[in-house]
This record gives sequence, C-alpha cells and structure tokens, in this order.
Amino acid sequence: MPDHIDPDAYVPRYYQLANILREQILAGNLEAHQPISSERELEKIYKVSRTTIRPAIDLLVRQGFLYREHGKGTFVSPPKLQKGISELTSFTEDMKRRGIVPGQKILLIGYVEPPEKVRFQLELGKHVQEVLCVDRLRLGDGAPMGLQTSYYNLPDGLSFTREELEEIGSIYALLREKLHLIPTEADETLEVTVASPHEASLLRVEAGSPLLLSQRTTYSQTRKVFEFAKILYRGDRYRYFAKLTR
Amino acid sequence: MPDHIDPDAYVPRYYQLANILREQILAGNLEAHQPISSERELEKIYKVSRTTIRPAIDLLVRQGFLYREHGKGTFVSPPKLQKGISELTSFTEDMKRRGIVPGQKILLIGYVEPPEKVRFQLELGKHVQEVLCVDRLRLGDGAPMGLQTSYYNLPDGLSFTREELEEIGSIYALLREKLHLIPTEADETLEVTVASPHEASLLRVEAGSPLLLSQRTTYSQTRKVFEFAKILYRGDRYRYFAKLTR
DNA sequence: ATGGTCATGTGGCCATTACCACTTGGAGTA
DNA sequence: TACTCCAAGTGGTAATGGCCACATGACCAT
Repeated sequence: MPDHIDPDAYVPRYYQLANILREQILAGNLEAHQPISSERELEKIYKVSRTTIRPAIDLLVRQGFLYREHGKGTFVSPPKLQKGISELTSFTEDMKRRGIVPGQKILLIGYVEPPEKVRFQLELGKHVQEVLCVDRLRLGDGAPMGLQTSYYNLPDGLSFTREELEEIGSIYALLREKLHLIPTEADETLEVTVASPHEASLLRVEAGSPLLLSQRTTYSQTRKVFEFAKILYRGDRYRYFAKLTR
Repeated sequence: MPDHIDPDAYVPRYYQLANILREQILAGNLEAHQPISSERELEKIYKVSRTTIRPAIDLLVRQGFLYREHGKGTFVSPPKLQKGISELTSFTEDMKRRGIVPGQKILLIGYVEPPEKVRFQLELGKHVQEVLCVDRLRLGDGAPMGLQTSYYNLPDGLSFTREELEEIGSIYALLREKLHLIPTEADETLEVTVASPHEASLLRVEAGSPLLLSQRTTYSQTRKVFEFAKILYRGDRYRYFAKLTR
C-alpha cells in the first residue's frame, strides 16, 4: 500500500488519499474517536491542496469511516459504523461478504410474455411482446437459501444463453462484461409471506413456512430500468442488513 | 420560492441553489432525462462560481434528483428515482410519510435489568445495572401495526416520564428537545419470525402468523449507541422500502 | 459513402487564496 | 477565585483560474 500520492496516477488524487486513510483506519493505526491530522496538516503531509483533501474526507465520511466536528476536528468512527451500508449487490456478492459459498440451480431461462405487474415495473410499452426470464434456486453453502425469479428488459435484442450464465455464475457480471450494462441504483421492498407447496418443496421447508420476499427494480447507468427481480428467502436462513442515515 | 441566491443569507449558497433546482424539478418545469443548464451557464445565471455549483449538484445527485454524464451534461432523474432513500426515521415519521395515522399504546415504561443481548448491543459495561425500557403497541390508522420494545442508554441519569412521552408521542422528538440527543445513524437488520401467542393477541393476529422483525441500534451525534429497538411488524400490514446504490 | 480529424462544449479534478463559524484554552480582569 | 475575552486552531464555504477526459458533430480526405 503506497503511503504517498502520485500526481500522475490514473486515479484522482482525492481518491488515492481516501484509500490511504482508509487503509490506516482498517489497519488499526488509528483508534476510534481519535482525531486524524487536520486538513491543513494533511496538505503538508501529502503535498496536495485542501481542495483535494476535502472530497477525500467527504468520501470516507459517507462510507462511515470518519466523522467531522466543526471547530474540533475529524475523527475515526468506531468499528461498528465502518461496515455495510445500503449497497447494491448481487446475491453472489452478498453471500461472499457473509462468508457463505454462493451457488445456484437454473430452473428456467428463456423468453416469456411478461405478467402485468412485470410489465409495469419494467416500464414496458404495450408493443413489447416478450422479455427474458430467469428462474433460479439460490444456494448458500450448498443448501437452498432462496428462490429467485428475474425479468430483464435488454437493449436491442441483446441476450445471453444458459451456457454463458452457467459459466460465469453471476448475471450482473455477465451483463457488465458482455452488454456493458452496469447496475447503479435500485429500489427494493421487503415483506413477509408464507411458502406455497411448490416453493416449499424447492426450498426444502414445510409448506406455510415464513419467507422473506424481496422485490427489486434495478436501474442501469443510463437510468433505464433493466431488471425486475423477486427473491423468496428462507426465513430461517436469511437476515437483511441496512445502514440508515439522517 | 426565491429564484435567486442571496449572498448574505444564513444558509450556504450551494444549499440555496440546490433548493431552487429541486423546486424546479418537483414543480415539473423540467422533464425526465432532460439536461439542466451546464455548470458554466449556471455560473452566469445565478452569479455564483462553479465551486458553489458543484456541491449543489452533488447534493441533488446523492438525493436522486439529478444524474451526471461526463462530457454530455447533467440530467433530471425520472420521478421514480426521486423519493425515499435509506433514511433514518422513527415509526411516527415512517407512518406519516405513508399517509397512515400513527398511534401507540404504552404497555410498559421503566428501568429494567438489561438482558445480555441488550447489554451487548448498547455497549454497556458490567457496572451498568439498569436501563430505561419502553414497551409499546404501535398503531396505524387505529389498528395494530407492530410491537416495539426499546432500550435506552441515556447520559447521566437523564430520563423522561410516561406523561411526557404520552404528550409528545415520539421518543425521538422527546430526546431531541429535552436531552439534545439527535439520532444520526443506525444499523438495522430485518428477518422473519412467527407470532407467539402473547404477541399474537396484542397484534390481533393468529398465533404462528408471519411477522417482520426489525432490530436497530441507533447512534447519536456524538457517535455513542443510545438506543436498541426491536419492532415486530404484522406481516400482512407492513412493507419495508430501501434504496440501494453502488 | 466512409472514415478520420478536430474544434467545441461538457463534467472531473485541482491549486491558490480568503473569509466565516465554531471550539478550546489561556491570558487578562474584576 | 471566578469571570470575560480573545487568539489560535479546526472544519465550512466560496471565488478564481486552469487543465484533463469524454462526447459530439462538422468538416475533410479518401
């Protein structure tokens, strides 16, 4: 890990500085509630202007690593505030972060006529006849974790095959690399429901067991809705995390 | 709504500008995906420097009203992206936003010896003997919505009475006005569970009905944990919203 | 027609300079 | 002793000026 800022680097200086400071915090060089160097000191230390320092600190404040107090200084947040904000992640990433090995069984992949609800969520016009649908059983450490049904509104007849999905594993990775589609924002709702006999048998629980239903619409970098995904999580195996701010 | 920026105002100029632009968007003067004036044009229009323009736009981008595209311009987000991020709100505020009339029935208020789990969440030392506990039935439009149990670690013997809580209604409002404690951040987890006979009778559902369990630790402006709250929501009446970003 | 080049406009980044508001602690005063 | 006041240090806001990276369309050469 570099301890200085390269003015000619490809990444912006404020970003380099944020990385340096974050590393120091995570390495434990700085105690919780301890002040970091003042902005004017950081100017001298890293030979960058305060105009560069501030966005770096802004970033770390938003990420929960630091907090400012006007007239007093900038301080290190206690460890509990340092992890897990409301980040948009795929099931695969989510599991990895929890230290669980993700897996999946593809139940169905192909074009279907969208139900009215999906048509609404994907903001489809009346002329759109079919959308790509992927039905998957999601696994965590080999055992059923959830049941996911996703619908995709892809640009201009672009698509992918079952083989490609099986090879890469993550639809998000596939969309990013093959179609240059990057999820940037999503609206999610969570509610409870109970397992139908069919869902129960796939998830290996009793019919009528409580499930957590997540429904998400995902926006690409061009601000278009491209995905509507429903995931039914097993109530006994999944817990949702969120970080709230004022 | 003013359409110009007052250099002598108490509120910062970038904040005034953000308010002006947000009003224009909400008023519908600007269509979705339509570009707003470029940053250099805004300099001339509002007689402020680009250093002021950028934080204003930053703010609106974070709030979901605008999005930038390098080399192209800054654009108005479609309406669906404009509301509801992961904001820290009390039950009372939450209900009001949904257009539901909040209510409550206080079941218990007083000092109790904290269970081990609460002791851990509130980061209490071994010497702390008792913490304030409030048990409430939460109502929405008069009918049971959830069952909340909250524990408070208040500074220096500060406290409040049942009468004060009944008068003001919201603990957050009470803490803010009486004790100058402002919630600024919280960690929340959500999971499903089923109603015990006792919970079921209070919530007026069948025993064994699915419930949504929210558990939250809340941090004050001094970065200390001051609240641990559990809310059991009726599965058939409550849905959780979140906005996710990359 | 096709493809490359380039001027122009946009947001992204950054140094410099300056002043304001808030906090703190020590000097000075009553 | 107790109080007030103020200087110094901190983060907050802001103007000015500049260069870079990216997107686009007009223009030119092929």
